Amino acid sequence: MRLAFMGSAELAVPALQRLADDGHDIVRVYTQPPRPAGRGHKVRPTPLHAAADRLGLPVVTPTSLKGKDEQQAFAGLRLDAAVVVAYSLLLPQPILDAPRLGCINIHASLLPRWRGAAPIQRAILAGDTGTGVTIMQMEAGLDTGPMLLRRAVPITKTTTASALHDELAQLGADMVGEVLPALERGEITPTPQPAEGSTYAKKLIRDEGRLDWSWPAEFLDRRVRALNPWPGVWCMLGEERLKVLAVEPLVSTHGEAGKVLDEHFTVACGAGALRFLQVQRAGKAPLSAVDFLRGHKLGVGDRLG
RNA sequence: CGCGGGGUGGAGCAGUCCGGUAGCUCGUCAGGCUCAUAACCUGAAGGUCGUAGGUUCAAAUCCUACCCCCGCAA
Repeated sequence: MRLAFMGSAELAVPALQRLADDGHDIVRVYTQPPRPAGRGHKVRPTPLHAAADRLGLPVVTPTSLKGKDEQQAFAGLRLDAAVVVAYSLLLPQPILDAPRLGCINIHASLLPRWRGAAPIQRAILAGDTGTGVTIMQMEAGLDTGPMLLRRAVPITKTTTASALHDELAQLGADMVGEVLPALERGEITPTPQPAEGSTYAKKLIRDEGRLDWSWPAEFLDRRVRALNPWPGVWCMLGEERLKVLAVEPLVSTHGEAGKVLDEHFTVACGAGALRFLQVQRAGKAPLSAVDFLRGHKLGVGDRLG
C-alpha cells in the first residue's frame, strides 16, 4: 500500500520498521523537527527520524499541519492510508480526510481507558492489572475514533513502564501490520468505542517523580515502576539526590516514615516499607543496593527526605 | 559554547584544596578458631591511580589537551 507514516517517539519505531519490512510503499515520513535536546543541548532528530534515515525513507518535519500548503502537499501524496503513532502534532480534518482509507492510529491502551498522552505509565500508576494496544480510525476528537483491533497484555507486580513500552510498541507494530491489508480487503468493521469507562491519561510532569515517604509502600512501588525511565523517582539522602530505580514493597513492615529500618536499606513509608534494590547517585552509575552500601555507611535510624 | 558530578586492585568508596611509602568496607585465596557457619581471628594475592604530554628531586595529587560514563536542565 501507499502510505505515509507520522510519528516521533521511540514507540513509533517498531511500527515503521514493520511496515517497511512488509514492503509497503512509505512515500513520506512525518516527524517533529530536530530540536536542541540532551546533554550539551545538541540538536537531535527524533527517534523516528533516525529510524527513517536508516531505512532510507524521505522525511519531512513541518511544525504544523494547519496550513493550506502542508495540507495540499499531503493530499498530493495520493495515499491509501496514513499511520500515526506518538506524533504529538494535531491532525486537522483535511489531513484526516485525505488518505483513501483515512488515518490509522496506534494507541498504547485499551480504549476508551487512558486516552491521551501517557497511557502506559498511567495504567501502571493506577494499579491496573492489564492494558494493551488499540488500533483505531482517527477522527477529530482526542483518541475517540472507532476501533479496528484491540489486544490486551497483563501488568504484573514487577512490570516497569520501559518494559511495557517496548512490549506494546512491538505489539502495536504487529497489529498495524495485520490491520492494513485487512482494511484494504474490507474485512474490518470499525467498532465505536464504549461510551462508558473512558479516562484521560494526563501527561507526566517532573514533580511526580519526587518520592513522598508518607505514601503507602505499594503506591510508591507503582510509581517507581511507572515513572521509569522518565521522570524517574528520587529522594534526598542528606544533600544529595538519590534516584530510586527498583524497590520491593514490604507490606507488613512498619516504622516512622522516611527512616532507615535495617542494614539492608529498608525504609519505612506511610504504610509498609520499601526495600531499595537499585539506586543511582547524581552523576554516578546505577548500583545495586548491596554495592551502594559497601561505600556508604548508612545506619539504622538515618532519615531520607 | 546550557549547568554540574565522576573515571583509584574484582565491587563500592576515601585520598586530590595544603605534591613525598596506595587507604577503607567487601570480595577472592590460604590458614586458624568452632559441632558448625554467610560469624570471628590471622595472613596473602591483586593497582601502569582514564589516556598523552608538561612542571618538579618527587605527581593519584599541580598545569595542558584528549577519551569515556553519568546527574540536572531542555
